[in-house]
Amino acid sequence: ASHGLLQPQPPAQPGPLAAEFPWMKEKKSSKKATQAPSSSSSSFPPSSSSVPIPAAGSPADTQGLADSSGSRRLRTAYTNTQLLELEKEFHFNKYLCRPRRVEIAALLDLTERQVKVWFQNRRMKHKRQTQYKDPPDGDIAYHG
Amino acid sequence: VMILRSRFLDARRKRRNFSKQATEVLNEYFYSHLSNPYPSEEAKEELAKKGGITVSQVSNWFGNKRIRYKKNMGKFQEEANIYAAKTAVDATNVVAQGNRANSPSTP
DNA sequence: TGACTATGATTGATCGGCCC
DNA sequence: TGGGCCGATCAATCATAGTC
Repeated sequence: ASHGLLQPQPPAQPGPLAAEFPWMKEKKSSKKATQAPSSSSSSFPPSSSSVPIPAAGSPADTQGLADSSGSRRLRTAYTNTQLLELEKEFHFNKYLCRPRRVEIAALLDLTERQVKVWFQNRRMKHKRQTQYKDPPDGDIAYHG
Repeated sequence: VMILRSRFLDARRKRRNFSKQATEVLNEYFYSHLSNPYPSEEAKEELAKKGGITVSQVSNWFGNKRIRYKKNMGKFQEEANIYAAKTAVDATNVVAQGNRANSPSTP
């Protein structure tokens, strides 16, 4: 897949429609564990009208692991029990050591990766919440 | 009962739409940088200040806007034209993202 | 008043860069 | 070279606000 630097037709004028810039295309979908594309058809033609129906594959995967065909990640809905345990653990340790991570993953039936990512995201959230003094219960005056 | 969705930490309740001023500022930036609608931290801060919202809200707005825009560009066509005419700063040559300058209209 | 749409926030998961 | 972390982002989803 040669994507290098493609030159998106700049809008230039308020013509029929704005151009398609790189960011408007797919991104985080296939990168790791990607088997050889075997010279598949190149990028979809710029011909509009046809909506790229996201043929939803069968998420038979119980763990939400991305298969080798660049399937889109599917958002796993953690159960309250899992979230509660994770929060509890986070309260004690903001960072997990490997052994503990293995323990928790097994206990909550999650993968180590999921536990790791959860803590990563949780730390970011914690940072956001403590970064700005005002708690989220402030009533900002709105004028207009 | 599968009401497992009972988020004990739902803060997204009681949200308010942004003021017209905020929406205006955000859209102006978005459409005048349509080739690369990724404001820098500094730009986000300025947008937040101008719109009277937080930097996080600016980030949320851009995240939602980008996704929703590319998901259905046609739906935003009209809006795009409106703001395109409103702002002259097109980014026909925005090469790298290292663009430090913000304020779209600097005299 | 209820159905439907618009929109801000949350969050599981990924990407690239950095460090060790 | 491999693994973890950070910061930013994506993308799906939630829940409410607004429109008809």
